[in-house]
Amino acid sequence: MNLAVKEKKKTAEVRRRGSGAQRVYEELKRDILCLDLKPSDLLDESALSQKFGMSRSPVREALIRLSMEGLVVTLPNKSTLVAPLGLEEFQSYLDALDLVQRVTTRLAARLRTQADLKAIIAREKEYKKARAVGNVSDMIESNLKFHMAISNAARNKYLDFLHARLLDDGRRMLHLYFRSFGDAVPESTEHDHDLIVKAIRNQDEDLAESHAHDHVMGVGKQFLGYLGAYQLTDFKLSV
Amino acid sequence: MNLAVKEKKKTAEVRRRGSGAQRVYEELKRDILCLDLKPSDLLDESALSQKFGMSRSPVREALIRLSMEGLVVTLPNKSTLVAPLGLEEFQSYLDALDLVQRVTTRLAARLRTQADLKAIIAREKEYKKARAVGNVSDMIESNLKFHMAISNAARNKYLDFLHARLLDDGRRMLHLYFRSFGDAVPESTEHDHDLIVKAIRNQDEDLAESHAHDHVMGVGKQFLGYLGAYQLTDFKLSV
DNA sequence: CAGCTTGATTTTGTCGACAAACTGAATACA
DNA sequence: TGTATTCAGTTTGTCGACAAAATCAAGCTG
Repeated sequence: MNLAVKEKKKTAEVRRRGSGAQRVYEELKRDILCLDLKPSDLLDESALSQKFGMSRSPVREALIRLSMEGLVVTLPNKSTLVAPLGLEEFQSYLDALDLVQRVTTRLAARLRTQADLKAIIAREKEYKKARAVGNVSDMIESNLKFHMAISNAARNKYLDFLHARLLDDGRRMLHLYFRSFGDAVPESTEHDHDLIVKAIRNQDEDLAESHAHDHVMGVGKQFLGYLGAYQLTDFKLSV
Repeated sequence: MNLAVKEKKKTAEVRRRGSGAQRVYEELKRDILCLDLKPSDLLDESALSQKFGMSRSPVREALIRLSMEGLVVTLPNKSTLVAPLGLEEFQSYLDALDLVQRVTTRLAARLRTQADLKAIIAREKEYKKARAVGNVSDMIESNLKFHMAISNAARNKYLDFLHARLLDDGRRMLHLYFRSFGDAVPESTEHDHDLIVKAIRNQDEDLAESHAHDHVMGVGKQFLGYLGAYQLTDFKLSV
């Protein structure tokens, strides 16, 4: 009895070897992407190692990985901080995202298997459910999964990687964007998703690409409008 | 006298703080990309730290960064090895590279400044010189710089990053490819480059994109032919 | 009073050590 | 003979400590 309890406690305390850096990495990444850690926030290694209850080595490893993803910026011998949001480059971002999503959606329409389709539809339903409940974080999460499910169906490792990078990069902007609506997120996104799914199901490449393009442009346009209003509220665009 | 020598020696020995990991990172990356370190080669942290004359920490940092770039693969608690060359996915790679180069070349034709043009032409000349001398490494280096100069002119940070990633990923294949010719690399590459530069100079977007496409397809086709012959020679395609 | 220097404090980069996880060979057993 | 097990030897993941570099305040000089 006592022994069993002790052992359980031990497995809870003593993390498995190698999980330390991984945990810090995932947790920090999550916090950064959902804006719990704000752009330009300072990340102190000692403070973090204390917070996570481990030495600086795994924390350091996590920060290095995050810096390679562009989510934190490391000033040598000085400090590392959460990467500033480069909203000045939003137009460039949209261009790149449009390009990649158009081609992945087209390829998905061409190559999708039945299993791919099933996965995509499942993500779509998750999104609808999250929106119905009004859970912004879940909406963003399932929205990303929806689009990644599409690029998975495109069967191109390189495009898939690029797509994932772009979606991660845009995640923080998406949080700003969705929050701007409060609890009443427009249903245009769902409508777009429906059209894309239908085109992929029917394997209509041209239509799929076209809907993907419209989707990106629609979201981008709304966000740009939002940005215009946001800038008036004295938001620090760059640091 | 003796003191001066001693001091100089000291500055040579004692690297500047922060340069350690950077040096290992750059050197390993260079060796991996030019195939001095062969795919699936084992990278031992202790051995590397001994070779570079420093502790394991900076070596470890370098390996983490390389793993985030996909140049090494880390098997947790086991070992890390040079990333295997995924030649099975060469077709996917070509598709992605074609996409990115077409759009960056098009944008470059649209947005290039005089300075951009100058930089691009300078890289082109470097390439010609390297080919004339028959220096394969320099050819690859300047070829990459040539294409990066174009995507720099496209003024899109995201596309530029994706492009750089793809070119790095393809660098090792390019080494195989160029080496297959021995000292007599075909001049089709130069011709392609000439056409691209002309189109960019004339700001003819359609032509620029078209030439970029032809260039990628041409190199891809030749490489695929080479691969066919290579596979016959019992090369381990994947590991 | 402005600007530079000095010195104390903080934070990072590097080091050496240790324990956990894996490897592989030698041994025991069916 | 073939399979499982134990026990060494590596190699990695994590730790605590220290020195270099930056930060910042106080003091000095003109």
